[in-house]
Amino acid sequence: MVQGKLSSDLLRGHTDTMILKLLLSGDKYGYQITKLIFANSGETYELKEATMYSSLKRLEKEKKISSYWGDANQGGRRKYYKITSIGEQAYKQNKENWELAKLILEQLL
Amino acid sequence: MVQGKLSSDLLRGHTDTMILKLLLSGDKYGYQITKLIFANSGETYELKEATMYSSLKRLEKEKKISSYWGDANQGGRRKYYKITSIGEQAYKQNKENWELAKLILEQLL
DNA sequence: ACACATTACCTTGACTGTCATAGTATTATA
DNA sequence: TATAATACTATGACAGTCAAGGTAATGTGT
Repeated sequence: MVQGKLSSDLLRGHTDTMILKLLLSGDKYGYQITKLIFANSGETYELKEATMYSSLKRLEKEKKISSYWGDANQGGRRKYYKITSIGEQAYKQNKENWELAKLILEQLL
Repeated sequence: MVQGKLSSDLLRGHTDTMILKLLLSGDKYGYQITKLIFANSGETYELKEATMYSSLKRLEKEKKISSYWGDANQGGRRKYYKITSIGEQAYKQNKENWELAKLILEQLL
């Protein structure tokens, strides 16, 4: 587990991109996203719930994702998120930006 | 030139490490640091003055660097910064953290 | 001589992403 | 039957970044 000062600032700004990436492979609900990110990082990185929900809010406001409630027979409590075409574009752009940031950091650190 | 949303959040948290790295190869003054970072990044990244000075303040408070004024015959206006042994340790640790963060991001983006 | 750019330092206040904390409600487990 | 896990949400504090503003000396062009 990484967490702390360490990741919070070093991974900052990548939350939106992580979520968009996950949604590229199909709609997901919030809680599921945190679990997937934990699993996909080899159990090294835990995306905090509060951070995720604020990211989801932001993404929805920017029309990069849309949301709908799952059917009620499962308790009706799951809110699913779907990536939009704007979101797909944003993902590509963010990924490129990350590659660029990585190059810069490799020169400067 | 990268700048903007792009770098501000993606490079966030690396400023201290960039500066420590520079000071490993000898004492430098503030203005010089911004110029070196611009040059060393292949003119792609410009560390803002305000950001740098707040980083220098922070680093000095944490005893990772110390400072002294250059001699007055050059105008006496240059304030030089020197890395301490605490700072050298911090640099190593930060570099490791970056390598870790990079691995995590490569899994999640 | 005069204006302007550059060097060199510094402060303040706004903005934004992160997260601890707190709360609600349902379902599964011991 | 209590406890943990699932699942969502809101609030307020914190910290790093940076635009904007300021001061003062030196260098450059006309």
